[in-house]
Amino acid sequence: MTQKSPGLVELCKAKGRRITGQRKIIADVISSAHDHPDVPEIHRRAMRKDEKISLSTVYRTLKIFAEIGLIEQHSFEGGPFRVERAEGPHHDHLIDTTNGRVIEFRSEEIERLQTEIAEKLGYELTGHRLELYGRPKAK
Amino acid sequence: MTQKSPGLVELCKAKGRRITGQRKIIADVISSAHDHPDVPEIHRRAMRKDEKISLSTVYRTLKIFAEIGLIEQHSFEGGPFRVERAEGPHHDHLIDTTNGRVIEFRSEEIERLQTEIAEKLGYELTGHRLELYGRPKAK
DNA sequence: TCGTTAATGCAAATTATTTGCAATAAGGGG
DNA sequence: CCCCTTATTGCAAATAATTTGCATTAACGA
Repeated sequence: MTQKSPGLVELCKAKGRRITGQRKIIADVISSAHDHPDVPEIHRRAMRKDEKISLSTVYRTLKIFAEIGLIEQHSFEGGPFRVERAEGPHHDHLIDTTNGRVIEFRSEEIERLQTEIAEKLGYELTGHRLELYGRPKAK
Repeated sequence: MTQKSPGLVELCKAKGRRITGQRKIIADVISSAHDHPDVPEIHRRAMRKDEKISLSTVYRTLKIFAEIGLIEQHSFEGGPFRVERAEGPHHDHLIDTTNGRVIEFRSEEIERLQTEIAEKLGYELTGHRLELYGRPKAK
């Protein structure tokens, strides 16, 4: 196990969820991931620790993890869902179109403008998605 | 036919594309749409004018339309592709989570900040996606 | 330790989208 | 205006991603 999965136990218990072996494995895969893997990829990594864990379980588990707030699910440009752990401050993503790499950033100012815009349109902002696509600048 | 499809003929010819009956119909469906329909919906509407137009043709045609710059394809929260005509100034979307309605808006300031952020990260911005999700504010 | 019930594995079902292929139709040339 | 070449279409089958039904298994509070 690469590292502890912070919060799994507490979050599950708080929602009356059982802590199973596969949930521990999946949580661990996610907490030790330094990228934004999609579901099949998470499944592959989980299978390295338990070759009989099923894809359905991964899907179901991720849905639950998203519900209890352990992770966030994003999908970039219509592709499959990608997962990242929901810890640390909120941020948005810049996708490097030359290699698919995802870079995180945050901008207080954009956050503020979003709320402002929604308000102006008569809406209460409940969520948002901001993705930038770009290629490395030749320096 | 509700209205002319501006540009279809010129855009197709410019790319050596043939102008077929089904392309005219699909272009017309799109140009007279005041919402952001997904592909099955476009197919349904197209069938009202030609009951034997096929779903594949709609998919293929939309891909071509996107290539020649007649439309844009978006997908909100991982859902199916939705289509809107690529005319008028660039804008972003606010999705009403209570009914799925899409509201367009634009913000020069956010546009500017995006370019700025990308630049700061060493990237040249090639595209972006900004979606706000919210519910109508009780006044 | 036991019993209740959530969770799992597997296969089948869905949904969105793409593709192979034979039949059809645009549209430039004669 | 007719022909011929070749893009385009329709249809069915193929993919891909994700979900679901159901019988079996395993958590965990009593």
